[in-house]
Amino acid sequence: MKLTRGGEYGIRGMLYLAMQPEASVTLLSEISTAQNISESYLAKIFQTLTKAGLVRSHRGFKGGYSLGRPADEITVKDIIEGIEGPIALNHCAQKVSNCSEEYRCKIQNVWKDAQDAMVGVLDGTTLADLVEETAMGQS
Amino acid sequence: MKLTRGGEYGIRGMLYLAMQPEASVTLLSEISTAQNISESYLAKIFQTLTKAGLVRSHRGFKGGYSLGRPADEITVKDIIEGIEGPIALNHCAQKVSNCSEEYRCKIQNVWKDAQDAMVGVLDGTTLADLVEETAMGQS
DNA sequence: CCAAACAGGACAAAAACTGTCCTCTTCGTT
DNA sequence: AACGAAGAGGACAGTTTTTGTCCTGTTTGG
Repeated sequence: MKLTRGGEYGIRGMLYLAMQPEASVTLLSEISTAQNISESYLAKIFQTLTKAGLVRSHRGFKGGYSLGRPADEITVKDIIEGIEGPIALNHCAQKVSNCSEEYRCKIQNVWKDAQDAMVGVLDGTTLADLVEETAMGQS
Repeated sequence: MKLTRGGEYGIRGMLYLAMQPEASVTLLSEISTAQNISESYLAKIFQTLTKAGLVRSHRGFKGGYSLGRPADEITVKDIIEGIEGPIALNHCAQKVSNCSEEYRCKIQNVWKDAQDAMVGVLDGTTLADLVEETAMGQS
């Protein structure tokens, strides 16, 4: 019932990207240093984020990473699911539930409702929101 | 970001108890058979539930388990936390957060909000609700 | 006193998480 | 064209968590 460290790293890394000047490319080593995250592990996470299209990678000399979409079109839910896969509080709450038809599990609705409530928050918060929040806190 | 199988077993087991005649004592073996759960594993879970006061154990001959409180005073959240410990989406969302003061994490609020939304649902649903739901479904 | 039934600890297999390392590919610079 | 910076990707390993099993002890009604 908790976010993995990988998921947290991904969000922190992407938030760092979102705070950089637009259209800039940032070194992975800079991100890992700034966020105090193991570089080799963060590399793995960013590879996953790249495949999910949330981040754009630039290989070779002067390479690095930039956001794959505008910051206000990337939600916290996007990032978590990009790294950890679809959110499912338990198997009963999955999109394609494997609860047998005959066994109409009474608890199923609770998982669905709880999950929807949580996902609603995560999907309603974008990287842009988080950056803005920071700016407001500083003013 | 998901419920453990142990948590699910605990809820299914307690829901079974809640559907028994009031003040009756039910054999662990009956619960495990009815719910198709390994008896020795379920034993461990019920030991935990007993220590949490959610279930009352009756040792010795003619022993078994009964609910520790009325079914309408036991929430799904109670059971999950009884088995898995306090719900914390991540360390930032814990009661006593270990996020350092200086590092005012912008994401902290998101975890808090998402967790509160989820826990709200789990804490708003009692075993009695689930039993009732079943009865309504059958009518 | 006996046998049923829970309590609790030790142990272990499996899975997931967290991380490292090495090689390959890409690409700007010179 | 060659070099070196930097991401891609696979293999591997340590740790933790989960998911159990098993054995011995303790309680208690009959």
